Amino acid sequence: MGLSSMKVHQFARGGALWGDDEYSSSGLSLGVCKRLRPLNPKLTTTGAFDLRSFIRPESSPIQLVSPEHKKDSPQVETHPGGTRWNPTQEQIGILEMLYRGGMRTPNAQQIEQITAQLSKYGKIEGKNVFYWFQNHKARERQKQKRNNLGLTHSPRTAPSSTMINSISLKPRGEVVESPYKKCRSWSFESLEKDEEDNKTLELFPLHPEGRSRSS
Amino acid sequence: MGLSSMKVHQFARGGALWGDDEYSSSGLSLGVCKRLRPLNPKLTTTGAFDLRSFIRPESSPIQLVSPEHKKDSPQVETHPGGTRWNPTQEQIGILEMLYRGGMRTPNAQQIEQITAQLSKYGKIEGKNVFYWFQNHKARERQKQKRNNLGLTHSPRTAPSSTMINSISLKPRGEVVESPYKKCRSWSFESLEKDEEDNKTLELFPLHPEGRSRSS
DNA sequence: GCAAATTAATGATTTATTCAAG
DNA sequence: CTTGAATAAATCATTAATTTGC
Repeated sequence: MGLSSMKVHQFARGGALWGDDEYSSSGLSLGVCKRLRPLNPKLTTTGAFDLRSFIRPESSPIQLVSPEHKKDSPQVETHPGGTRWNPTQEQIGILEMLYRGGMRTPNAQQIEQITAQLSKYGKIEGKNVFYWFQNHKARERQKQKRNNLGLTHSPRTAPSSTMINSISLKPRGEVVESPYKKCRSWSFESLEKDEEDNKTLELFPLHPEGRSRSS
Repeated sequence: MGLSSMKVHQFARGGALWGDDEYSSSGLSLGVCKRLRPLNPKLTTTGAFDLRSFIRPESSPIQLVSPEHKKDSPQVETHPGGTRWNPTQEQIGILEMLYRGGMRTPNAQQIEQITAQLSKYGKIEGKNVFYWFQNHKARERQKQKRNNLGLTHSPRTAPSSTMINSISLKPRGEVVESPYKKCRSWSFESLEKDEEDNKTLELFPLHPEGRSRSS
């Protein structure tokens, strides 16, 4: 309750772009005036902290990362445009297999292993694996939901029944529930010396293992 | 077309109980059975690919990461339990300042810089900064929504008027909208040699700068 | 005054929705 | 139309405030 004098009202329009201020209002806009310094030399900095160095608007249209980094598989598909992952049949097959096997949200290690395997069949990155599971899970879910609505009225909705036809619903109780520490941890991978340098800067969190569920 | 396409890493999500499906609404006894293996040695492996090595259930109750890594600020608050970030007053102050200055979703570089600054005042990581912005934005939004519902009926809501008192709302023509490529890119930071090793494994995606909105 | 019990804030994840490339 | 990519909303969980009983 200390703050909040902010009064942004939202228009909830469908668009999500955020280069602008997502919910309209607040003409504020970072990244709008291309290089207009925040003419606010007020500097209410706290100690030695300079605000302006952060609010810098977009800097410059950062080039796309140079396609050859250190990681470029030897004989991959080459991916012409290099925009988005285009999975091969083998890759999809394996992923589906894993999914059917019960994998839903692989952790970082698993993702890495999977990626390593799948990269034999074509260019792929960890994020692709990650997103694939996210999307596949979500889409199987909505597909199943549609089906359920279509042909059953009973409020039974036994969790996981109509779904994926080939899986014998396993007992798989196992909600784990061990008192894991969450323990995420991000790190920055050495930002290049030049602050304006827009090469891949890595910032990564890692990700937790289980979610304790005691309350 | 060959230009821009910034490459900033974002964050990884994930990993949780990968047991059953969706909505906890039907409260099917979560957290009851502890440690039941998914007894499903089905293995329909494709070729030389071994499914089981991936579907491994949770492996082992991963300890929390060893509190001393390489990164432990010199004279920070020490963070007793070390579970979740506990921001200091200075940190919050700076973050709010940035927020009021218009920053909403800092990119990796910005996050890194902010983190660097804030770590002077206490232990903090990049993800904390990221999450702070996410949460703060969302909560300001809902707060405002509540307010709007509460006290105005007039559909007037002149866009951008009451808001942020210290910022002269700029004309903001030029909604930029440059055709950046999305270009995320994750990388794995050398997984340790032991596959069972559950030390912090980093997996990081990066995150976009602007969302092109041409359609 | 203080600690256990309760509530309020808010950090951290997950899920749903949206955008856009192919 | 399919689906990879990205974001925002909803949710969970933990810590700090605070209340309460002694």
